[in-house]
Amino acid sequence: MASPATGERQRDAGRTRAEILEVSTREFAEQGFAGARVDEIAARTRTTKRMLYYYFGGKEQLYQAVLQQAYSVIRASEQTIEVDHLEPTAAIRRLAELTFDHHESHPDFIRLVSIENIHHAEHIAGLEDFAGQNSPVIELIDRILDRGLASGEFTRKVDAVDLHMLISSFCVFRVANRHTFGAIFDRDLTSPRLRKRYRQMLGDVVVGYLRAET
Amino acid sequence: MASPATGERQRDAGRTRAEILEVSTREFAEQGFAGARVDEIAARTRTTKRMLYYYFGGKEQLYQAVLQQAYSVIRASEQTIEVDHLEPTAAIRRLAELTFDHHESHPDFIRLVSIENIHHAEHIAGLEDFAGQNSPVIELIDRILDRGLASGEFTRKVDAVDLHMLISSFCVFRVANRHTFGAIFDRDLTSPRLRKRYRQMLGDVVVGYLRAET
DNA sequence: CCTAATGTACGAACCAGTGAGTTAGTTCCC
DNA sequence: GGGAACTAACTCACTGGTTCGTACATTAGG
Repeated sequence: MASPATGERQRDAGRTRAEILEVSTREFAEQGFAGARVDEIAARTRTTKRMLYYYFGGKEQLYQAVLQQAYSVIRASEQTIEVDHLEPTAAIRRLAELTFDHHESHPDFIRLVSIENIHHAEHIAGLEDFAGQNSPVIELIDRILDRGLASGEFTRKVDAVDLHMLISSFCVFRVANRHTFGAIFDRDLTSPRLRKRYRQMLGDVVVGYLRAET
Repeated sequence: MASPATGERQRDAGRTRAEILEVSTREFAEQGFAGARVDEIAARTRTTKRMLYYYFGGKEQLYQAVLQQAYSVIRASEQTIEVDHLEPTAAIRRLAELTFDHHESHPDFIRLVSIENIHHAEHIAGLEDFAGQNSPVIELIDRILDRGLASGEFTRKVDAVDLHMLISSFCVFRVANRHTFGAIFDRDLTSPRLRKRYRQMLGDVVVGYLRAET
C-alpha cells in the first residue's frame, strides 16, 4: 500500500508516460512533425523507443497527445485569469498583458500551433474538447466589452472573438515570426526593451480601437 | 538566334529551372522542409530528379532558392504601392488594405515564412538582400506617419517598423492560423463575409491607434 | 564534334514500426 | 508472512520500405 515516498520506483507508468510527453513536446516543437525523429525522442528519455509505441501507438498519435496536452495547459491557464474587479479599460488592458506574457513564456506552444497549421489542423480535428466549446477567454472578453459599452468607456461595438484575434495575432506574431522578422529588419523582437514596448503598445492598440469615435 | 516563339524547345534551361522552382514552392509550402519529398517534386515537373541536383545542388539549396524567390516577389509587389497622393489617414488605411489583400492572395508565402521560422530562419540568414536593407514599405509608412503628425491627423508618435508589425501580425495571423483558430472557434476566417469585416477592422485598428488621445 | 542538358538505374543511410522474450511489482492463497 | 502466479512495464534485435543523392550513359543543339 504505502509507496516509498522518496525511493524512486524502477517502473512507473505515469512517470514514463509524462517523460515521453515532455521530451516529445520539445522535439515536435523544435523539428516539426515530419522533422521530428522517434529515435531521437527515445534517446532523450530514460526509456526506449518501444515504449513510445507501447504507450501512444505511433508517431502520429504521440504528436496528437502532445497537442492535446499543450492546449489543455493553455486552457487551464486561461481559467485563472481574474479581471472582473477592474474597470473595463483596465480590465481589457490587463487581459491583453496577461495574454502577451503567456505567449512570451510558452514559445513551444506557439511553435506547435504553427506546425499544426502547416498541417491544416488535421490532427486537432479528431481531438475532444475543441469544437464549439466556448473558450473561457471569449466569455471573459464578452463581459468586459458589455461593461465597457454600458459605462460608456468603450464606444465601438466589437465581437469578442474578433478582439481575441486581434490580441492573439499581435502576441503570436511577435513570438512565431521573430526569426524572419528579426532577420529582415535587424531587430530582436524579444529583447527586454522591445518586449516592454510591445506589451504597452498592444494595450494602446486595443484601447484605441475600442474607444475610437463613430 | 531566333528562338521559335510557339514551337517549344525540348531543352530550355530557363524554363526547366523556373518549372522546378514553381513546383518546389508548392511542395515546400505544403509539406515543410522535412516533409517535402524531392522525388515528389521531380514527379510533378516535366523533368527528372537529376535536374534538381543539376540546377540547385540539393534539397536545402532548392529550398533556399524557393525562399529567395518568394521574398523577391513580395518586395517587388511592395514597390508598386503608391499612396503618397492620399491624405495620411486614407493613405495608411489603403496601405493596410493592400497588405491585407496581398497576404490573402499569397498563402504559400505565409506558409513558407512560418516554416522558415520553425527553422529559426537559418536558411534566409545566408541569403543576400536581407540584412539591414530598409524595406520600401518601411520608408513608405515613415512618410505617411510624418505627414500625419505634421497635419495633426495622427496624435501618436509611432515607429514605422512597429506599425508595420501591427499590420503584418493581423494579416498574417488570419491566414497562417486560420486552421487552428477556425477549428477552436468554429469560424472560417477566410469566408468572404469575414474577409470583408477584418479588412475593415484592420483599418479601424490602425487609425484608432494612431489617433488616440494622449 | 563538343558541350550543356537530360535520362536511367542504383546505392547507402535512414527511419518508423514490430516480434519475441524478460523483469519488476502486485495480488492471491495458504 | 512468504512464496507462487500473474500482469504491466520494459529491453533487445531486427526489418522493410523510404529517401536523398549520384555514377554513368545519352541526346539535343550550336
